[in-house]
Amino acid sequence: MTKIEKTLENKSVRPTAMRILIYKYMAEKKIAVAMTDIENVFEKAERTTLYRTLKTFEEKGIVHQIDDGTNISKFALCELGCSCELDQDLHLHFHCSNCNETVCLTEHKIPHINLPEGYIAEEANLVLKGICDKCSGH
Amino acid sequence: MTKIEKTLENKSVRPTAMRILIYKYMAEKKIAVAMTDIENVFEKAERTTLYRTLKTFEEKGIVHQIDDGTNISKFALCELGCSCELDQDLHLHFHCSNCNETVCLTEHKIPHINLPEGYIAEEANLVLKGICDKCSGH
DNA sequence: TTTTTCAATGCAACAGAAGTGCAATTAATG
DNA sequence: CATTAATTGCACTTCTGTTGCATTGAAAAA
Repeated sequence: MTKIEKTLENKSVRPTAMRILIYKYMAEKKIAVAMTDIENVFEKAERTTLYRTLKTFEEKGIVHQIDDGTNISKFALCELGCSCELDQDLHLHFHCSNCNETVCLTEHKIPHINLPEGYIAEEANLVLKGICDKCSGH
Repeated sequence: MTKIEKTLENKSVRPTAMRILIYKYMAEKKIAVAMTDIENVFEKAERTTLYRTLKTFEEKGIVHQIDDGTNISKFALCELGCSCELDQDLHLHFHCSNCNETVCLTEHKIPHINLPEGYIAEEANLVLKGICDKCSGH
């Protein structure tokens, strides 16, 4: 049993071939992936399966969904310490308007915000847009 | 000439009947509105017109588009001091998961984030999710 | 005032993302 | 092996957003 299979089982997700492949793909790619990316890579597979796989992954805390403002949902593997399963995923994301890639800045946490009376924050989503390190050239 | 007409002209937008109505609607509603909201209110009007009106408003700095993570674009009138026309709209938004409404917290600015070497931030979007003051009951 | 011109609107069709119901297949369990 | 449940494949639908083109309407020029 591979490491990936173990990871999936630990999260009570049956390690099927499809799921292992998708997990592997996401692990290799360092950036957040969109559905279309995955579709292009796994052309033989059904779109629905891919959707449902990602949904399952998300529900089980294997990936987290990222809304980077492009109106296209992206997904990234949760890392150790990623607390998105608690609806408290506080790291921020960076979307490069040049290469159109979105990365997790896991080491950068969202600062605490003092809300007005009566507001109760449960989740936070912070996306910075601009030019990433690869595109800025240093 | 009404105040709304003047506002539109100041932003070099021709104050047509449709545009005045949409502006009025958004001014009365305090929260951010979705396309579907506007469609439901102005059933006689074409969906395309509404889209294009909002796009024009956005380009001219009359409204700003909000991505609150629901995958449905929302719009809110820019207020005095709202600098979204500079692509630097730094106030944050709150989305209530109970009533599903999104409000601008214009007085709450997004804190500065120190990015890793090579990253250049040009825009920022911060959305907090949770329970709003009306739904929390105090 | 009439004509010209251009912006605004209406209409139709399209594209892409996402979700659903159901059948077929596959894997786990007794 | 048989039963059961989960997974996947297929077809279809919905919803958001966009585009091209014809038509209308309003402002500016003749």
